[in-house]
Amino acid sequence: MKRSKAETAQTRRRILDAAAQAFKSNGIQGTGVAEIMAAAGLTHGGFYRHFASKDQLVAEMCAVSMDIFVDAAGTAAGMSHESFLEYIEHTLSAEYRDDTLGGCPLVAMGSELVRADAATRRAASQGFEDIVNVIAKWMPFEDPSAARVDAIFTLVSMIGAVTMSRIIDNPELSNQILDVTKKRLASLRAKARSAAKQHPVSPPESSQRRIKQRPARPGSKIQSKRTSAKSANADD
Amino acid sequence: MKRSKAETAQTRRRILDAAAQAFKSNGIQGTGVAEIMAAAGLTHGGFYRHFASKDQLVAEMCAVSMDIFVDAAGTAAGMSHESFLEYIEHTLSAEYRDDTLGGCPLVAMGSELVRADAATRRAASQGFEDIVNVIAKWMPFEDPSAARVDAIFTLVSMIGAVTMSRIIDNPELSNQILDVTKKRLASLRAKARSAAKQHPVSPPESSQRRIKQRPARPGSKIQSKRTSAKSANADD
DNA sequence: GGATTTAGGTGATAATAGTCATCTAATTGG
DNA sequence: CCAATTAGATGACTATTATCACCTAAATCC
Repeated sequence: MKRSKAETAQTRRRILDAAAQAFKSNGIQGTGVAEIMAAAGLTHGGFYRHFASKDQLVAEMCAVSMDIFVDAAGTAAGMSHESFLEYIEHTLSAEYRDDTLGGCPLVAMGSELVRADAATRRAASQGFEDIVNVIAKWMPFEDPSAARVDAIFTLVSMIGAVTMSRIIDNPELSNQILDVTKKRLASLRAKARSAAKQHPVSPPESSQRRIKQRPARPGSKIQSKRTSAKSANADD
Repeated sequence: MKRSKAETAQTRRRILDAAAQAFKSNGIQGTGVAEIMAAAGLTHGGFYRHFASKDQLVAEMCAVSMDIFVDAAGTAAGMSHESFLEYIEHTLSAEYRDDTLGGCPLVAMGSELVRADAATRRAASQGFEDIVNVIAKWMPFEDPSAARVDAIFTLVSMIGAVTMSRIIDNPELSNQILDVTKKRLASLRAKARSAAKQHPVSPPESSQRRIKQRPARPGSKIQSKRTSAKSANADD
């Protein structure tokens, strides 16, 4: 039977949340539409009242899931070295590694996203950009492009580290991967900080950018303004 | 009809190679047994004369494919800074990113390997260890565990970078990811080298370890001696 | 060289996949 | 308050899936 508008929106959201969990823990190809609907407390038939296809669900799930992740990072993001350490400490922790339901979609379904359709890759790419911009706020460079460079490297290292730590069946090595990455990234930022101290710089606000911008609700279309990635190389 | 022993072994190898290519380009769950057999020039029925299940094929494919990758890295691995630069230059190149058929299984199917069975994860873990040991040969530390730390960080960063560069739909950003990672890893090793120069050290041969050791042919059982990963933290 | 073994083809199995038609009851628009 | 709309359930349809039984012809073993 028909449901109220509020209920419908709630249901749609419930499907998206169930999809996010299922996709992250069982993979995209490993999760059926019926399974997701059941997890949302529904039967399989009603699915197509909310989404035109599984692919569309995947794309929207990716957008929503990335947004959640970006927001979480964004609220944690201060300027301080300590808040940065807290962030990598959290993201590169054993608990985070073992939490296969939550966490970043780029980690949980990275190699599947490579083969995803255009809308899904767009959402994933936008999410990546967004996280880079959040992390760049931590990087104490006068030059925004230098901060961006360090942010990109920090993010890809974290993604690689968590992914590998989940694969490795030797707990000691798995832990060591997280440990090593934590320490190296911490010292990377510390180095940037001490360099910044020697050349007293303009307030770090200057390196602030758009943190996240996506149409408040992708509805049934995922489209985000393409952000032209400046290929700025600030390096040694 | 029955085939000669040599032919049978050749066929088995052909299936493994076809599986490697198919899994890398379409994912594990995205590739059917029939599809692999067809790519090997066979029909689907004969599959179970060679492998007990798809899972077993996946595990062996992972072992073989990792071995190939490790061997390729191993022959390239000299002590010189230049050969290290060549290696990351190659692995973090646009051509390597766009070659979805070849390359490292950890990149091509990373998030799927997380959910793979024990034998497959074992093969992947062993492969990871092997590559770490190859890369560690490049790291000019007196302390083997320090070399290992840098090798681990280098490897996970590369894996994360190539994976993400394959997802990102913005070519400029995708290239920048590779670029940034290349430069940061090069300077990481350069720093280690200059540090090593200041404290003249014992010959780097001392940091050499077992490069790769797996039963020459896993046959129908993947088992590799577990290498206890020393959780050595040589860091700043 | 005859008996046995077996690689691989053919075909069938049962399960699961994504998608859609149809029905219903209730909400919404007027 | 009646008519039009529609959220969701039921059930079906078609592909595709992993797996296996069976057959055949050739290689291997004694």
